Amino acid sequence: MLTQESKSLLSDSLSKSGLRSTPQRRHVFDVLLTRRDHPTADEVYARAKTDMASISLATVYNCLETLVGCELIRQVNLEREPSRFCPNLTEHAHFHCKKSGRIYDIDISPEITQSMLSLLPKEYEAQAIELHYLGTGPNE
Amino acid sequence: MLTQESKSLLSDSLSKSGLRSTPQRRHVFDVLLTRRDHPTADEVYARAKTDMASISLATVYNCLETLVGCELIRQVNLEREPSRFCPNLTEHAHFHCKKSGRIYDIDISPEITQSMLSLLPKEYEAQAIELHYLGTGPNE
DNA sequence: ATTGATTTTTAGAATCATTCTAATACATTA
DNA sequence: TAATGTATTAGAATGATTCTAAAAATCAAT
Repeated sequence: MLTQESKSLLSDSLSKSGLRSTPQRRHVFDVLLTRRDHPTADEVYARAKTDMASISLATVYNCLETLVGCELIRQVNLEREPSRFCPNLTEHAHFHCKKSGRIYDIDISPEITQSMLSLLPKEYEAQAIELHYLGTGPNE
Repeated sequence: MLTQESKSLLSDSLSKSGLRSTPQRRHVFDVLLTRRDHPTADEVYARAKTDMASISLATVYNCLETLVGCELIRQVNLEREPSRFCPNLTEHAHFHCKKSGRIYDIDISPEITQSMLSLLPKEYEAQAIELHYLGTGPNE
């Protein structure tokens, strides 16, 4: 269940973009916040349906797109695989484990972010940085 | 035309993987080296056909996959767009200009690479790092 | 230099994540 | 409550990529 805090974060962000807080959007957001991993749209759909049987895949795609647009979640595109969605809004990189297929969040310090930005010649203006690692993660 | 140097780099790398240096593979490699930008498979196909009318799109995909596997070119996946292919083998990042759609190579110093690697907890073993910037590039 | 085995190319079909379409449902404002 | 705009939905369409199966090219070794 969405906490009161997440609920108002959601409706504030949505209304800032002239959008409505609907049951489906709240539920998709809830699904993302409840298990803080990196599900694909299909997985979000499967999870969402357990508590909202009537939700459609198209709506899940729409909600995810909306949430990404409002910067409430991040969309993670690795290689040619289906997009994944990430509720972690702190600045972080993604580590993609070849063995398990799992994705891990890696914290980034502001200094590293700064030094990555400083690689850019002055004519370039970056709005976002994506840092991905590919390799072998911690085998649990 | 492929220089003698590139030609033997190609056949050495291929035979190291038990693969043959074929006219199609040489030509696709040549196409990539001639204009050092970041074409999609379709664009490579279009360019390749001007000098080898009979080459097929499937073969272009096959050749690109082979060249990537031999680490003679890099495959660049940005957002949900078609893959792009990059003949620049030096360690570098990619800057994706939202306005023009163009991709620019950004040099990375070994120290930055090192500091990015040092972000990882010990249990993680990275085989590759991908660094992407999204923003506005130099307007020519 | 011919046979036989393996690799490569090819055209077209298949795949599959995602987006689009157009109809219905819902919410908000006048 | 009508009128208008916004959201959801099922199913069709899209499009980059991969697969399939057959033909062509290459190679090894007799």
